[in-house]
Amino acid sequence: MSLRHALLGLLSEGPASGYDLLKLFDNSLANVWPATQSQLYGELGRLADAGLITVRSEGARGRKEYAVTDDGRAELRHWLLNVPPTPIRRYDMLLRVFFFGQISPDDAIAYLREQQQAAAAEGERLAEVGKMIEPHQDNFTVYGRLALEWGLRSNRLHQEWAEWAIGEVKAHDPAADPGPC
Amino acid sequence: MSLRHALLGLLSEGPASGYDLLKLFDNSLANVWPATQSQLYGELGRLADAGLITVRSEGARGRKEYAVTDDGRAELRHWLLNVPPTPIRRYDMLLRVFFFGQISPDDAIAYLREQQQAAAAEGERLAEVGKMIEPHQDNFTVYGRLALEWGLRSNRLHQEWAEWAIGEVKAHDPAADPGPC
DNA sequence: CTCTGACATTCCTATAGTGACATGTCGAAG
DNA sequence: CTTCGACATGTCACTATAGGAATGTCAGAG
Repeated sequence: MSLRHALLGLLSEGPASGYDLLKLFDNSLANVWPATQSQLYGELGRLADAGLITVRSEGARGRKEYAVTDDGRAELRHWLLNVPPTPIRRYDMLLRVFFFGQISPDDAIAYLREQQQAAAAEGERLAEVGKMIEPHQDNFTVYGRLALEWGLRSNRLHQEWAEWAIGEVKAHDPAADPGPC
Repeated sequence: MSLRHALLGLLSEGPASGYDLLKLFDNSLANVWPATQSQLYGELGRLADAGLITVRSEGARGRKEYAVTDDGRAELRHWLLNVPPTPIRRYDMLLRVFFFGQISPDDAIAYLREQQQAAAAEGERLAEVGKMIEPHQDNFTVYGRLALEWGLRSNRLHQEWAEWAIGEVKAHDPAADPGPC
């Protein structure tokens, strides 16, 4: 239920409407916790029911501006400090690796190269994001930068691992793809 | 729907019952794609309905031994080579980082240290797994080792990033936790 | 004044995953 | 011969997420 706390976190920086939150989400948190509009509005309703946020005012076009309550702030704090993060468990890219025995070493190597390139592309995207957020100095960007750095490092890891794995596959089947030697 | 293909992959190495597969799963694939027994049996039924696997024999205690069909093998191959892996998007550990502004720098640093320790513990667990699989030489272990290496590297990344992030938080708020200097 | 695009919310269906529960068989130890 | 643990399959209720459809309001451009 991290969406709940993501919303509490966003609202902790100041009141906003569902629409505002959706944009904030896409601009900042989407890289670590994407959410759709339907999820977001649903969760806002539930948060309001639970008393963790309140409708502080209703504006034009049915706009409801939500603000976090003291209970909400406490809940956010509790989640931040006392709820252990859920580890990442599923990664179907690695699942595929287990079944390399079902394809030829050449195909396996091609797969790994693709992964490497995909990681490189993603790395560039993240570097762009880094440039975009450069000027701002609010809390989100200061700490968001930590998350961004994780992404960049994770990306390099991906590329280096693929490189290494290609070597391993070749070592295991020396006939495969001797490359342009 | 990776579970589907995980099962096809396992069955490609040889026929097995749901019970067998459950154990295989926990011993090899659980680290990259965990599944519960209820999911597994449900998926086996659906795979059989779709003609991707067949019940090759029924044994004692209602045991059904499944084997992959040609269609199943083709589907596995297609998934391996032509379906782009789904990127990892959600990581609530990083989501929390965005909200560090809501807690004190000291608390943030304590959080990061915990993450570092958790990663270290997980790293040791993976190293154990590595020792356990050492002797075998079947396809799964040969290629599973590639996945294991990813885990080990990912783990080191986690620790190093946490180290770095602690430094960043200190730099951003020099008053916090000057440490035993 | 009318149209368009941004603003704003709500509802719907489908799929995946979790965890507990229900049901039963068989072999071996006592 | 009984009971216990491993073997074995299945169902159920619940939650999370995805993704899209339906509905409507308001401000500003022309």
